[in-house]
Amino acid sequence: MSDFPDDMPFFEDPAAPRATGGSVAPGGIAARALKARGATGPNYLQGLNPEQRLAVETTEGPLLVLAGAGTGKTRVLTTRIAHILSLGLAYPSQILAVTFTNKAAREMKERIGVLVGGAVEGMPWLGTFHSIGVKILRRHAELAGLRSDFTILDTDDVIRLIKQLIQAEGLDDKRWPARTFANMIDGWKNKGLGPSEIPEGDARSFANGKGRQLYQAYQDRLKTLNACDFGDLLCHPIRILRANPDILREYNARFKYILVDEYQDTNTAQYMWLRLLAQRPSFPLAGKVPAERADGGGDVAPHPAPPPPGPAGHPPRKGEGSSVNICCVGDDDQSIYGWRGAEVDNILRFDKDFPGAAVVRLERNYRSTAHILGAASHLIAHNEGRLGKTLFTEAPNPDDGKVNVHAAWDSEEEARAVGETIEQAQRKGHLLNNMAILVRASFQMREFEDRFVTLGLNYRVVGGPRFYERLEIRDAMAYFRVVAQPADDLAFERIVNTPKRGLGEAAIRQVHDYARARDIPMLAAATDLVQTEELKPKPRSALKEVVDNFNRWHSLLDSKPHTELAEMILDESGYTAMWQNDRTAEAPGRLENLKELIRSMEEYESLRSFLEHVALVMDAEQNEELDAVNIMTLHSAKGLEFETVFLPGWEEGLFPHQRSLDEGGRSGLEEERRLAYVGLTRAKKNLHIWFVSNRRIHGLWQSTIPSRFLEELPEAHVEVAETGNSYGGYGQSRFDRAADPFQNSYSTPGWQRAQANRSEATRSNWGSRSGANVERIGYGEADSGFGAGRGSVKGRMIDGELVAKSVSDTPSAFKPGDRVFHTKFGNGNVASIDGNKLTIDFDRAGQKRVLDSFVQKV
DNA sequence: ACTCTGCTTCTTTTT
DNA sequence: GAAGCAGAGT
Repeated sequence: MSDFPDDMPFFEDPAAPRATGGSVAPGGIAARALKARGATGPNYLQGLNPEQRLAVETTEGPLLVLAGAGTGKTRVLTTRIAHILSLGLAYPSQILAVTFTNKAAREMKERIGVLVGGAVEGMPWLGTFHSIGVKILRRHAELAGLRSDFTILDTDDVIRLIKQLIQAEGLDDKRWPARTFANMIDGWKNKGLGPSEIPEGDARSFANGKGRQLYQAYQDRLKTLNACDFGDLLCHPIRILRANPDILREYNARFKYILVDEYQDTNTAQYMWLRLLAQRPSFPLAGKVPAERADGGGDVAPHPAPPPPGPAGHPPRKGEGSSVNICCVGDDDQSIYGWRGAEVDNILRFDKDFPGAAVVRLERNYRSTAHILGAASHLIAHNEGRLGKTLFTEAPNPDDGKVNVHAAWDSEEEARAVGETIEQAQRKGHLLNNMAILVRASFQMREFEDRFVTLGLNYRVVGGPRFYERLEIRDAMAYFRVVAQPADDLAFERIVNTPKRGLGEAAIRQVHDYARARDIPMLAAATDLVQTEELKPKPRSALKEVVDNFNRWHSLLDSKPHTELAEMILDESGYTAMWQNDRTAEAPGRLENLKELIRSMEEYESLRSFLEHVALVMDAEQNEELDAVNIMTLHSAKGLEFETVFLPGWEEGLFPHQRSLDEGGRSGLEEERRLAYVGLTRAKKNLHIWFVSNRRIHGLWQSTIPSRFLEELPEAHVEVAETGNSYGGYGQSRFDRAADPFQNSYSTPGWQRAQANRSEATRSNWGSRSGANVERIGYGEADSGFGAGRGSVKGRMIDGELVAKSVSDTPSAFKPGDRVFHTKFGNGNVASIDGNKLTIDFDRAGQKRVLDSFVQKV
């Protein structure tokens, strides 16, 4: 089957839309004419400002769009594609549009669909770098030594594999952690380096100088497993395109227009990948299928070619084809993936890579208030080496509030206060969906979750613990993988003895060794072994059953509907039964998840296509219906916007993160600052920044000092909030006295815990700044007479707050005595009901008040 | 073979 | 504070 779907003309009547074909040189006559024409263009162009419109209509030649936060970047990208299609400049299948995240790809697809209708479906080359990489790699897998049904390993698999290799080398996997090496490999692949190309120093720095050898061994192993990792999805295509000019030419001829989102985040490998694909064919491609590809996939122009670029197109230069229609959109101020190998440099030198590039700046911000914009601009101005943009809004509103900075004693109070603010806003009629808490590191989320659970406040963790990373899902997937790809040893090893079948280390080791010795997959090895006397009778019969099962399931792969087959696999393997017999609190939830897994398979046509989807799109769709507060990391917030944004944890060591400072030095700090900038610019109307004086790191309490970023905010746009329960007026130095214990109520849990932990406060390496600050707590004279234990304090306050906010009057579906399950607290009995809030006696967690939507009857 | 316990380390961010 | 691991115990 061809991976190049049929090219579908976008318009029924190809003559109609072509009249306006062609391109516009920036500032040229055509551009001015277009401007003069104003709103008379096609209606999708209406409502664009002049810069946006220029970016949309400059279709020919290289173009860099520097789009500040909230300036309508996505709109430009999608409208540009619609424009290209409606002018008939290319077929949908001739446009390559790359994004970084699945989310961005999905959104782009949706929005193009709105503009252009069903034609989006004809855009097979809209996707993430990785998904497009797979697509290319599947077509030419054999050139990378793979079969086209190769498996894509996720990070977990990779680490397990590397661990095996390290142990096989006789190295101490404590001293040389697999995780570290996985990161190194990832780093190399981000630079497009194979085992033979890595710097000598890198190679020597790991595993007693065996780094290179180990990398090579890893690649070899991947090949025999018929698998690749995320990095390979970029590197293999690069190597294939380089080594096979004819294939490269095929793609070059195919992609008439290339669009790249978030260009500032491209790493070296992605850059090389783009450079290759963005080449123009140096001579016209004969309209023929290259000899070695008989499947028709190489035929790039099965239909009459679309019209050539109009008269204003750049004339072809001597010795090469016409110039490249590549459009990169990005914002150097939002480059936050340096740690993943992103090279801001790529965007900074765009015009050198693509000579004659036009540059359009989008600086008109449609998102945020003037105060928020002012704060963000002032902060980011502390960075050097920017391309420099000045965001402005055309609709300043004198009623807009300033950016609020709040202090809290500890992270628990922070969570409590944020929760309170959210509830207040909710009472005023604001939707929870319009609010977001953006944290620097995911461990910060917990405290908010805990708090919101006790408050009965709906929340959703975006990009959080992902569905497909859960234990039971990974196990189930491992079964499916072995059935679909019997050579998938990693999956096989994962589940041979899950549920327990009496196949211990010894037995598995034998299968493993036999497989390695013969260079065959483990399942095949097991098939051989069970016919011999090598294994003891018990493991032997257990293994035989496994082998027989897999053979049977495999034989049903094409005949049985895949959802039925999947259910059958889980049942017959005893996996479902394993959880049914499990009496722990998680078991019901896990069974529920397995059902959900089967349900989600229905959308796919086969087990194989489902597996591919999971490998790439490791995120589950969120329930948008439910009104809930959004909790996510700053990184995953990029590209989103919310009415109200909370930014907790602005403390030295956490934000900026100590590790960024240690490893990245100055540029590390600048990246953190850009992250702060991203956070600030997510907010449309209200922005609340928080910092605390005490935070628990690695389980012990540490004193912290406010982030330097706070001092970098402009006074004029910032207001230091004096909320009722907050501590400390700000005197001389705005933030230093934030945590004056003498204005505290001594009964806060944080205070008590600080007391309790005072003696054992051995400060670890959490940065000299916070370390030096330890003694500033200075509560030596306070003795420990503030009786109330943590539980009672918490209980009392919760009651007070909850009484005040029981609003729901819909009759509850629960009644006292009901047996229920809660994903966090486990099983319990309903004690009493208050609107939509339940008091439940949990078997393990004790009495808790929770929202009814968080529990289910069992 | 499996399970329990105490020890360690770790927590940046993602395809 | 949790997850992962080694070693001991069943």
